[in-house]
Amino acid sequence: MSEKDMQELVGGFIQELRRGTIIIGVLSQLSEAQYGYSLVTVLEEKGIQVDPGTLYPLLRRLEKQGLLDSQWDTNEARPRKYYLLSELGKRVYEELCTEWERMSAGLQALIDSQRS
Amino acid sequence: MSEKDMQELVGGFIQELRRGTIIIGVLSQLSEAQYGYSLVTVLEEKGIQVDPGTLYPLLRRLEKQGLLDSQWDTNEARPRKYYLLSELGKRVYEELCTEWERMSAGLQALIDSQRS
DNA sequence: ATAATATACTGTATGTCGTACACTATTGTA
DNA sequence: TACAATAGTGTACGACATACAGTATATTAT
Repeated sequence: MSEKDMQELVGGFIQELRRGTIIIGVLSQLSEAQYGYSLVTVLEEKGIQVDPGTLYPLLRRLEKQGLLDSQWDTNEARPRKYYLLSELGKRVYEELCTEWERMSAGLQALIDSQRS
Repeated sequence: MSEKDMQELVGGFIQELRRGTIIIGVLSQLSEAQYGYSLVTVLEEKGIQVDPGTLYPLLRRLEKQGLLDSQWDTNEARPRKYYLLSELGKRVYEELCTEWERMSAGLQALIDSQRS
């Protein structure tokens, strides 16, 4: 198997690791209202790379699921859709963080114990 | 939305978080040969709950992908299929751990900074 | 004035892995 | 003899990130 094949395999696994974590990253930034384009930038600055093509549908989906509320701001030169955590979103976010930290610690312990 | 609906939503997100992490958990336990049924038990003891219906297909898939080698042991009362990390598997496992730790730290930092 | 870039968003098909089963076989225990 | 435990195979499905294609227009560069 070539080095490229291996990188492709690793890349696929990494993509799977990102599922769910992007949602946490996005929710973590929306206790204050923010619009999509800005969110892409802010997340990138904080080390979370999310393509706009991934983020906008995700915001739409999270709103549909009741975790976010949105509001158009058409007073600027360009209309912007602002998103904000809903009450449900805050609760779901807290539970996801708790579960993420638990899973993360568990897996880290597994990895560490294997290296010993 | 009812409490049950919210738990269902959270459950779905948690399932997505598990994608990829189960692979890391499994690979972490196969630097020494082990068979499927035993792996289920060992992982459960270490806090990683994996259904046999999930694990056996995963082992098969990982072998197909070249990360594991398997060997039947038919000397016992019951035939057992032992799995062991291949050379490729070791390399992929190391890279996944590195990437997992990076992602994990990044997300944890995001969560922590949002709580401040 | 025109072209290129940046800003800001919508829409949708696809692939992958964990889940959720159904199923099989046989050994060990009650 | 019946049930539980041990050990495995097989497969359809759902959900999310990706990977695009696409739209519109303000801003900047030429």
